[in-house]
Amino acid sequence: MLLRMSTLFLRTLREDPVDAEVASHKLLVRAGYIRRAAPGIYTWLPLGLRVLRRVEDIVREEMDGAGFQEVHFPALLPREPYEATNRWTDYGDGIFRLKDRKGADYLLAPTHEEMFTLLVKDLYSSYKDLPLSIYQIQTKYRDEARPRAGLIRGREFIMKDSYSFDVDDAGLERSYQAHRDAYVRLFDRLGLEYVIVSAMSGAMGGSRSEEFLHPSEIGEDTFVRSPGGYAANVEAVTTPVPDALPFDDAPAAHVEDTPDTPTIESLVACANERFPRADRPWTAADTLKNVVVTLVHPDGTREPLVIGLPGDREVDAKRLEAAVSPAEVAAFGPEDFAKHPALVRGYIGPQVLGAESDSGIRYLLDPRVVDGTRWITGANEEGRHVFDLVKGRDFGADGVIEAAEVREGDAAPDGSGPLELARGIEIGHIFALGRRFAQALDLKVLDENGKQVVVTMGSYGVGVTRALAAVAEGNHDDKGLVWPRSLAPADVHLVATGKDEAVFTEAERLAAELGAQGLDVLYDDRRKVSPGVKFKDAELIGVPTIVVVGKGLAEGVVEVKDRRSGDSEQVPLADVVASVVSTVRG
RNA sequence: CGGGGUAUGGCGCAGCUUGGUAGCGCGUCCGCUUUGGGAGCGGAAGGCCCCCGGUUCGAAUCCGGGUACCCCGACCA
Repeated sequence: MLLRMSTLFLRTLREDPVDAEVASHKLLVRAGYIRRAAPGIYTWLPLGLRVLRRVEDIVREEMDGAGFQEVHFPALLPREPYEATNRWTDYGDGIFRLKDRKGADYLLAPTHEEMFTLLVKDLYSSYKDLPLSIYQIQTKYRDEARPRAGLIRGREFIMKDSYSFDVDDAGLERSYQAHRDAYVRLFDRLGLEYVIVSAMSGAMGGSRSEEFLHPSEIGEDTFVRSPGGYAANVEAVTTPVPDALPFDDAPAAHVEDTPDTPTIESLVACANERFPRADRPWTAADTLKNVVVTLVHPDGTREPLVIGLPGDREVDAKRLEAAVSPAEVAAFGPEDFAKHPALVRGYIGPQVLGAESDSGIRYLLDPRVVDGTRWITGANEEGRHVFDLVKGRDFGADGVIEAAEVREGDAAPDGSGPLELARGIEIGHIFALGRRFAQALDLKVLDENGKQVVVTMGSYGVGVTRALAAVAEGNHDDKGLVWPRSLAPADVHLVATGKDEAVFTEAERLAAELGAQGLDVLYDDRRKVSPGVKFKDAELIGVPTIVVVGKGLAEGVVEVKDRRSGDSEQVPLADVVASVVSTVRG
């Protein structure tokens, strides 16, 4: 395959596009791979399309190699299947909806669980047909509130989604593992560094879920990892529970006046001033903070919930949401306080809380608040706090909740060391869905006893366009992109410089010979473009091997440059083809 | 949905404060020169200055109201 720069549909830009923030976005636009068509929606130019095809091919090869079969659904779908699983409403503003001329509702699919499930239901009805894994590579649409970072979060994007169908849990586990293994191979081939983290199954209501994250500062997902190999999405991190403490000799709880101390900070200052400890100052960690929120249950009912946690920690909204799912969290406003007089704003204490208490308000504790721990906390009266309130002696709770923020240095739950916080781009997600969709859409097969059983499913996604952007994000320098060989738009970028006709004659010959060896050649055959421009363009475009035919020709050599390292060598004309072929083939 | 910002040739920007022939750099086209690091000189094309309304003899500029886009946050199986 020979691409001539003189005719290639390409315009490189000297300056960064003003709307781009992250490197992959800036460079993919500058180097002429993509153009913005609308917010979060991109047009693919020839170079970009070549890279995209290579990513898709690798994904396809790994899926096919694992025995999964490719199908293709429409992107434009009717409302009914999504109605059956409640997702027509659950998705809210997150999907693009449209009507046909008769007024019937359609949507641009954000994902295809329903369609896959219905297709299998349509065709299969026996346990003998299973297990089955099928996949597609399809354009998906989500009306993101805020698209950002170019291809990384768009409103139109390409995703590979697979679905597995099994009769029992053991089968699902095997299918899940098969996908996990395929993803490992696939991301290795893409040259993408990744971390596999456990993830919360969340609203999808499954049993097991892991995310493949590409570590990157511009990633939108926060995850943790420990030196001993623990890794988890921040929502899925569990807190190691400390041992209970003895409290036989603990002083009795006592209520003290702490005027004007509605915040932890003011409380700690007041405690140190009026009730100083002999051994050390009070800190926020000595206080028990009680945060009240409103839970909105799926049926619409609202319930107050109080969460007790050490005063030096904040509630992490994402962890809280994940912990209370499928309920949603809303603010507890002044009007809510008015409805619940037991809750004194700024002075909430556990003594009046709990499902069994007079207030009936549910109270959940951070796992660190174990029996025997002593706290300064609200006395449920304006301007007063209680000291030496002992968990297990003076108060209890309705349960524990993982809602506190995770901090750098916190212990990993499996004892594998202190946690490090990092950011990542979610490039893959594997998910043991269970029977939710099969149940809702009535996908059953006859088992070997002739009984109807609900099929159990898994869903598995790879963000194809996002993975491409992640590769660009992780493979560039200040001059431009630096593609791994597996994805580059060409194997070699051949540059002819100079005005001597012999240069072009020789370059033409080289281009033809390299092509004959099966290499994809991007050939800069532009006549009136200065060498500087050609070099800059080559570096920007990022083909890993650059061959320059120019002034060395008089001595019978051409220059072979490695884009990534910048190293170059002069290679005798006669050896160039063999040398480049061996470099490219590795 | 909150906060901040921006809308002017293909791209990046100035002009707006203080109304009076719409500019600069890059890119594009023509000619000559140049050919190993985004070339030089000369010429040229290309603008509902986001939209609607108002003030004014006259609005890119002032006033009112919209809309769109970008960034931060919230949201995001």
